[in-house]
Amino acid sequence: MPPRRATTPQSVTLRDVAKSAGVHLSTASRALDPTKRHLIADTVASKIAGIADKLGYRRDPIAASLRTRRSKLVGVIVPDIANPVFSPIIAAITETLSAAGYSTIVADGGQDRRRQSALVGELIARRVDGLVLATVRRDDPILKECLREGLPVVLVNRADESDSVSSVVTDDRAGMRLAVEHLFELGHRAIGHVAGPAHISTGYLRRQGFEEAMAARGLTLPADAVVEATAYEREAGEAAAAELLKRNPKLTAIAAANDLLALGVYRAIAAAGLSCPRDISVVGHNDMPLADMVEPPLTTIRIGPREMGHDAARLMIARIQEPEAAVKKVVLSPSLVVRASTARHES
Amino acid sequence: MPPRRATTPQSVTLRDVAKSAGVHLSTASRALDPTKRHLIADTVASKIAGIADKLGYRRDPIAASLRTRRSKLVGVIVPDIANPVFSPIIAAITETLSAAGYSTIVADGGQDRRRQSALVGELIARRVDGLVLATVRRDDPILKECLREGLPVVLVNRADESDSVSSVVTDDRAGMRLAVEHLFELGHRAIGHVAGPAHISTGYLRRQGFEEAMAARGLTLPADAVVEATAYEREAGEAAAAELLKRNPKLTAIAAANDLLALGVYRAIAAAGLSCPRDISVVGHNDMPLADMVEPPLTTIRIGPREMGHDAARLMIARIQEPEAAVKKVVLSPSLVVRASTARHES
DNA sequence: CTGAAAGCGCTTACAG
DNA sequence: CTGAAAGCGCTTACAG
Repeated sequence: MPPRRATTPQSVTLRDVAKSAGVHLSTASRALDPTKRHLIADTVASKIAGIADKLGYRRDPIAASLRTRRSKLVGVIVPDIANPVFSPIIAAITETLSAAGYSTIVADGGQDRRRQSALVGELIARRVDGLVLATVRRDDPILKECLREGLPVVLVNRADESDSVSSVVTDDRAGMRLAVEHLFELGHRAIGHVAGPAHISTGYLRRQGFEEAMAARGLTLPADAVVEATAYEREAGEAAAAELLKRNPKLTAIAAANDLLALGVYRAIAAAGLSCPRDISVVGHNDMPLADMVEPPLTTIRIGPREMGHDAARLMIARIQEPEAAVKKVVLSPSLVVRASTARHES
Repeated sequence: MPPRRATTPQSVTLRDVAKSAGVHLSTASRALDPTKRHLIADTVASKIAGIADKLGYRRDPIAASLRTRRSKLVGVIVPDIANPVFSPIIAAITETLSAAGYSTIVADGGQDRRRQSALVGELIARRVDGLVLATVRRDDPILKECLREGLPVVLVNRADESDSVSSVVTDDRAGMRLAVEHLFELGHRAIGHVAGPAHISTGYLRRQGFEEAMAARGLTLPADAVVEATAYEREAGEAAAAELLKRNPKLTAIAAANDLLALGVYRAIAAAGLSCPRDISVVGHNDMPLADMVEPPLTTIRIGPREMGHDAARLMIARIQEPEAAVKKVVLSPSLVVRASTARHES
């Protein structure tokens, strides 16, 4: 039963336009392509444009794709579309790309490697001109896959370890330094860290930043002061924080590797019969939407997601236009946003 | 400068498979199409499949699309990708669709009608097999556009007024009744409503539900007890609530048309030097992600977004498979989730 | 059960 | 500046 659209109006093709204008198909094609229009006599070109308009002609991108092997389509894969951090990043990517004539197709890659790999394959099959990835691990086989296909790739928010791919991230180490410095200045000395997964650059680097900042202040770091969450999810943050508190009853502050984890920390604090920030101060990371509306409003590190998205899109456009261009790594500076989840510690 | 991928390996086509198997192109095509495979001798078919596998053949969906005018692609347009309500809806749609072999392309339609219209045109040009819309107004010209094209459409969360399109929504009136009843039982009598935009079904129907529920309890509704927000955004909710409080200083409770508006109401309450729920109780609508983490944790109406997404996807699949099938309107039952933003009112 | 052929709607070397 | 022709990779009536 081939599902046939009963009423589909036979849409107008280039052939129709050409015939109606009394020119050859190829002339019509050129006249309607901004980059080729100069090849055609001005009067002819504008006549063709007028007729195309009148007939309601729209170029068939599928047919064009088949011929050119390009699509004016860029894929964006995020690890979790439900994570609010990605909303502004996606929005910014879409805006910039669309201004340059590219459509965006965003997909949720999830945690599963096989699913991600299948998704990439699917997008490649659909001839995307490039892929923006917010999913990669520090050492991710998917990248090799893309590079093998010769597909332009730019990484956003998370980077990989190789130097083979452009990326835009914030300075994760610096972000954690900001967090620790802030806590230190409030008088905290016993500070713990709920880390993100070590196989993701943000988890790895923020943990490094934490340890460096602690060392810089001469604070000893008990072996138990860091617990790694299994994923960037609230539940994982709660579990990790519960463990952290059990091991370190003296903790007066916790820096979390991201905001969702920080919300899990809130839970663990409450479950332990403690209160934030009275007993324990908490700093998040990312300043995701609604971070200001939770209780207590979350002190966190702002990463400029819109700028990140814009830059990623710009890198992508550059890369598509000039595939041999040098790899470019953009690192944005994070900033501290102080709200109510951190308080002075009187010892 | 046609951007050419320097290293693209000439990918293996159907022709390669056929040649390698010593059969005709068309035979290979049939053997590799599950719905046509029975036409081919079993031994031949499995030989072809084996070879396709070994060669790493992947069907080119672009070429197939051009020929069949179908794409196995479904578009999903949401009004605001940053609104957390849509995350689980999108995720559920994607899951169900993908299980049925369809890919999803999600796009942010924004508020602008022209942009939405362009987006729809773009997706149609890309030959999507159907469109799931979470953007429509009660009387939306875009629907006519889609119907004219013969494109399967299903509406999710918001419905239109005509009976020409399938949809899955929650019972918006019932939801507001739940909210008002809850407040009534807590002792509230002076209840206001921050309504959603009246041109959207949820705004319109929830307001009706509010007014009906108030009437059912014999509560008089001063003309000033409802203020309509200009959009489903926090800022708009704050502005509307500020207006509401100014006009009705005696209010002890506010039912908001959705959670984002409710968060705006929180702000307006604080700005007025009042406290929720001590002075004013607030009920939201949707139970979006993080609604439990705001302060105070939001009492709200749960709409079952995942079920909504699944149902929408199922309707879409049915419609694609059987375009003449009857229009179906699914209405899910909402439920009340009591948290801490509502409290007993002692008068 | 299999093959030969047409054609989906474009773009782009190649000629002139 | 314009035309004629080939071809992107598939699917599917039409034959046999």
